[in-house]
Amino acid sequence: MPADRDPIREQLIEARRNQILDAAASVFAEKGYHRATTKRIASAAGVSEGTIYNYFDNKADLLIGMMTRLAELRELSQELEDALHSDAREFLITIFRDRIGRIVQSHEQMFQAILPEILANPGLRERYYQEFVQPTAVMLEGYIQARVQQGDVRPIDVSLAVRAVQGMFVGLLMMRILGDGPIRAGWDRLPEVIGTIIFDGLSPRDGE
Amino acid sequence: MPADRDPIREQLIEARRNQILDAAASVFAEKGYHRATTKRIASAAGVSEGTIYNYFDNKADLLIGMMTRLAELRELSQELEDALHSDAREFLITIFRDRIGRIVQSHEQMFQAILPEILANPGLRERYYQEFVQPTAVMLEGYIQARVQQGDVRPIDVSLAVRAVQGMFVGLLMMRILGDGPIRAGWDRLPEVIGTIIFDGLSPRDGE
Amino acid sequence: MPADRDPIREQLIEARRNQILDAAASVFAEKGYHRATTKRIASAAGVSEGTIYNYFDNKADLLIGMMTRLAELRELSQELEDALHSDAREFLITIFRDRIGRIVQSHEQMFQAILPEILANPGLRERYYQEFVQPTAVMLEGYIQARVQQGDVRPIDVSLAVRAVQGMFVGLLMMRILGDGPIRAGWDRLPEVIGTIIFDGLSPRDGE
Amino acid sequence: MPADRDPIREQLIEARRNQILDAAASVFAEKGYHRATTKRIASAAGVSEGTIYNYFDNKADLLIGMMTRLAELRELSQELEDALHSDAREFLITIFRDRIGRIVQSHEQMFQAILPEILANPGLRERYYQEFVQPTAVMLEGYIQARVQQGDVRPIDVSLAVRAVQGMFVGLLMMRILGDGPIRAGWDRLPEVIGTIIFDGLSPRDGE
DNA sequence: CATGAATGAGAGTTCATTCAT
DNA sequence: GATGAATGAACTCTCATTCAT
Repeated sequence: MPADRDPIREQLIEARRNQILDAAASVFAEKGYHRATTKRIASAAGVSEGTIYNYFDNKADLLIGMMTRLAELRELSQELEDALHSDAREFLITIFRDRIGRIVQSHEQMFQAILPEILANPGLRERYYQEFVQPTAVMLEGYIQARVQQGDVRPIDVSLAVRAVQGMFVGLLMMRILGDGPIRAGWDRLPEVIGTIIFDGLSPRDGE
Repeated sequence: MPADRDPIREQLIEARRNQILDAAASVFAEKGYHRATTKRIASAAGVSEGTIYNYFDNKADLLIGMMTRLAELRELSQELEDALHSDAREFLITIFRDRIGRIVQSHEQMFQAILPEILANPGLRERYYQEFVQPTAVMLEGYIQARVQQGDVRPIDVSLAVRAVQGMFVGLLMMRILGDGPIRAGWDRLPEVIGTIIFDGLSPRDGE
Repeated sequence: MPADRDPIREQLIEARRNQILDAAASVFAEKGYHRATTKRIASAAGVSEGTIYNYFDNKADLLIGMMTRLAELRELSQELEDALHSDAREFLITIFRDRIGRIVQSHEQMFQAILPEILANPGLRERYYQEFVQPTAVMLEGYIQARVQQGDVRPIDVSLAVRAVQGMFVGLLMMRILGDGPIRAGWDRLPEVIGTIIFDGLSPRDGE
Repeated sequence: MPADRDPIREQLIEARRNQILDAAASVFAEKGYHRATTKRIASAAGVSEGTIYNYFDNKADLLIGMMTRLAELRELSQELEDALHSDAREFLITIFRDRIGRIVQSHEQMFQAILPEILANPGLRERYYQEFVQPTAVMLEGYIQARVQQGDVRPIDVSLAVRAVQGMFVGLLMMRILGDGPIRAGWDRLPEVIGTIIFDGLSPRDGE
């Protein structure tokens, strides 16, 4: 009996898991989690229904698997660390352009698959909040607070301001999912616009 | 045989419909649309399962009913018309404080009930976008565009800026639903914070 | 909303439960619990599969329902109380002829349905032992012990003797289920034979 | 190409078969035949699922394999032949102490594995009855009948009496399986008690 | 109009069995 | 011979919907 550490086998297993997760994301995104049948997912993945259950405990575990994959993405980018030392505007724009925006773009299906169910399912909601939203909020709060003390950011209710910014990100994702044309078309120009709004505001400065 | 126009009967029917819709919103919000059973909704409404079907065609029709009720809310406030003639910042703050924010607060259950399903259900998604998001975007675009020409708003990609603002609103709603403490606690102070961010930006103006 | 105490409704519910339990006992007895499908039970009961679940939580609950019905049978007969005051041989013969034997005969299907699963299922096994076997053993031990002290019963290991007698009963039931011809044919004469064996033994007494 | 008669190979095959049967008996006894998965049996046997099918046609064949092994046990003891010529009481006690009782004790798992399924499965039921119960009954009937004619055994309905005795044996096995403490603790003393009951009866003889 | 028992299509899940390696 | 991933038929159970009362 070969150890679980057989690297080739492990890779095959990982590949099969991803193949199934991709299919599930596609079907979930198209029809919603509940209207997506395991039969359909299986056929989209090119495997039998039974095979799904060799890799995942149950249908809900597919969602967990997607969240885990997204969580892994977060760890990958080093850019964020560098950005932390740049000024606030650069930081935010970089976050969006190189991380959130790009991840959303390339994993849109996954977000579209997960997000509605996160909102609808109390257990998932809690988990998502604790795992993604809350830590990000705390991190941003610390960052902005420091900038406020350095005079780089206007004195403001940091906690709420951070939520407004986070909300804007999440809301833009939602509007993408809703199929809004201008957002999809202008996605690459969004970081600039967002940066301008958040840091300079819509009101023209004196002299502008 | 009383005419369909019997006003008392009509009121009774309307009351019964609302009673059922409120129960449905409560159960949908708690468990999500798909996990909510008609049996549970009926018992929450204090009627039998059969009665629901005297007032709604099917379960999905309950969602439609909720969306219709929200659409009616939109028409009610006259404040908006007045706000259109005030300056941009007042307009936005008023919109949020007196309309979106208040409606969200008092109908949170309904939003929590509808929103996930809107994201998950292609048909509903389209409908919601056409009925709510798109018109609001167009209206805001026109409004902001005019302000830009008057020099009250910085020249900017209006279309994207409007999406960013809309997104912020919808994102804040999502974060409420996710149960974020600071947002719930500071909801009343949000209009000010949002106004400051959107119009003045986070960067301190010269002299501040 | 009529109270749960509507006696007519309650009777209908009870009747439907019994109708389903009878069908289940029949199918379980014929094919064994696991090979019996809910589809088959439903059609045997003349109802739809869904209806079964309006009356029982799940398939296993059908077994529980049968055990409960058997437990109720135990309470019904007053004869046992009277028998307690007769002499030991009469007592045993009466128990078998008027209770065990008769119940087995008229509810054989139920026993055949339950028994194998009781042996196979640890949870049910424990429950059946605690609920039926153990109390009977304790009761018999007390009874026989008293007879021993009165000199009506030979000094003997009461605990084991009681088990041997109980075992004989349960074993005869098993042999009925196995389809043994002589037992089925001679069921009515069994009490006498058992009585003779247990009290007089096979060895002829002196002078016989 | 080694002949099928290669004795070493045959021994290996036999050993592997027994290894699998033991594992199967253990899992069947613990969870019941139907709840026992081939995966679990394989892991208990330390082989892969596929290997099971190199030695047995299918899952049911494992039960047949166990019955065959028990049937082989029957042939092994010569003691029985000797016992046939001793007196009836010695015969019975010997049968129990040296055969049934001992076999049950050392192969309890196997009985626990098989018995419930024998009761539940019509095909197995028939087979077990024809192969074990019926022949034993016939043999005992002949034996007891002879003793009756010699005056060693009280005139009685031999057929039913034999069933009662057989039933007692089988019933005691069942009560072991049910987990009864006194039976397990007093198993070694059971032959004496059974002998006393069956031959002398519970009623004290004159003078005792 | 109100009721709620009955329905049955359809879902998720299990697991004995196969077979390419 | 041994392996264990893949299979898919078959099962239990759910629940929106209907309709006789």
